[in-house]
Amino acid sequence: MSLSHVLLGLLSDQPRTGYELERVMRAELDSIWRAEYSQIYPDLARLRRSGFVFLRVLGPRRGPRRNVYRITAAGRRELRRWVAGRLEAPAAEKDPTLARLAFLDALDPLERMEILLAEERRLSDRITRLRTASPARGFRREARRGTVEKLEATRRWVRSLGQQTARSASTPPKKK
Amino acid sequence: MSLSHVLLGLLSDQPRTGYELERVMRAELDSIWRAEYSQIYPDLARLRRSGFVFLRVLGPRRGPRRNVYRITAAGRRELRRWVAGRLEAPAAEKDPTLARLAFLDALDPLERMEILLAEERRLSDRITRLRTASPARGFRREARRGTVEKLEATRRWVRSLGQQTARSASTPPKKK
DNA sequence: CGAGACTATATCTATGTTGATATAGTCCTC
DNA sequence: GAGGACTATATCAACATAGATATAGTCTCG
Repeated sequence: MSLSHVLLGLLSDQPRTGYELERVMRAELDSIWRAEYSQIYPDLARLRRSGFVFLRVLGPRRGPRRNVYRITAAGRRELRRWVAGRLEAPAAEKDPTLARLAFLDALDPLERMEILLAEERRLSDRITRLRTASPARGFRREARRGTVEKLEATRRWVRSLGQQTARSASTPPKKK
Repeated sequence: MSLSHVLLGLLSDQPRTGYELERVMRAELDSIWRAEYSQIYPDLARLRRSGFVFLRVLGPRRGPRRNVYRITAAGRRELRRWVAGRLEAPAAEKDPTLARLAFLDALDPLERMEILLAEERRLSDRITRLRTASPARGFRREARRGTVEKLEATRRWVRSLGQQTARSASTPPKKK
């Protein structure tokens, strides 16, 4: 269960509210991990029951009352266990983009080129957005660099597929 | 919902049973998409209700009776819509490895090196396994190449982190 | 002072996903 | 012919995730 650990990781910086956690995840961990409030709030409650965080209710600075969560010593221990990789299931990785393109045979060659170009644009957009996003610190910054490099690898791959496709479309399609 | 479409994609080759679908996913789409039987069987039933596949029950060749699913014309249309990217939510991507390493600050510098080396080994193993796995055809083969390139990008990233870490561990740690 | 943006928490429903377990026939090997 | 590996389907419970919606106070700007 990575979400709980990601939350612990973010709380190890400083205490935060559920709302802030969502914002930081979106800002600093995009394409690595994110979650909806509907997952964050119950998860914080669970972390609290496990004694990994504790809650302090503050009067509102702005808006409603603020439930500020703070990590405990046990929480830090748990975080370290996770980071050290001594827990953690294999966590089946999935890639919707690669999954879709794996079935590109389903389209006729003319359409393929179009899809590949669209995909390349989409990847470029994501890369630019990541690069221009608000900077993070320490290993969180490095992790974002890792994401960018992954996306660039995928973009190179898409591009090479596009070139192959273009070649096979221009040469007379010799029926095999 | 990608699983249904992946199943349609695999059925667009040839009719298969749920069992075979699981095997092919594991063999050809590892690290791209996979699912347990408990997800595949209900999903096939749903695809059937939607008219995207139909079912033929065969006597057992070996083992129990075989429920062989075959894609319909409507199923192929749906597959093409998906591949062309005209459906599809943004599908939040997640990366458990990057997520964990983003919080490497939680460990003391001595431990970091160890974790990074372990991670690099793990990535190398996965890459070798993918490369030596049974070959796929067409774009499915390309997709696997794409996976390998993503993993290699991550491995390069881990390696560069390791070098940084080594440098900062050997130089006298000037407290900032 | 009213509109709209922002901060916040909370909850519901539906769907996706994992892991475990039950059942059972067939084939191979010793 | 007994045991074990393999083929197959099926279902359960638990948990993860997405998306939508309700509520409400505060701040800013005109």
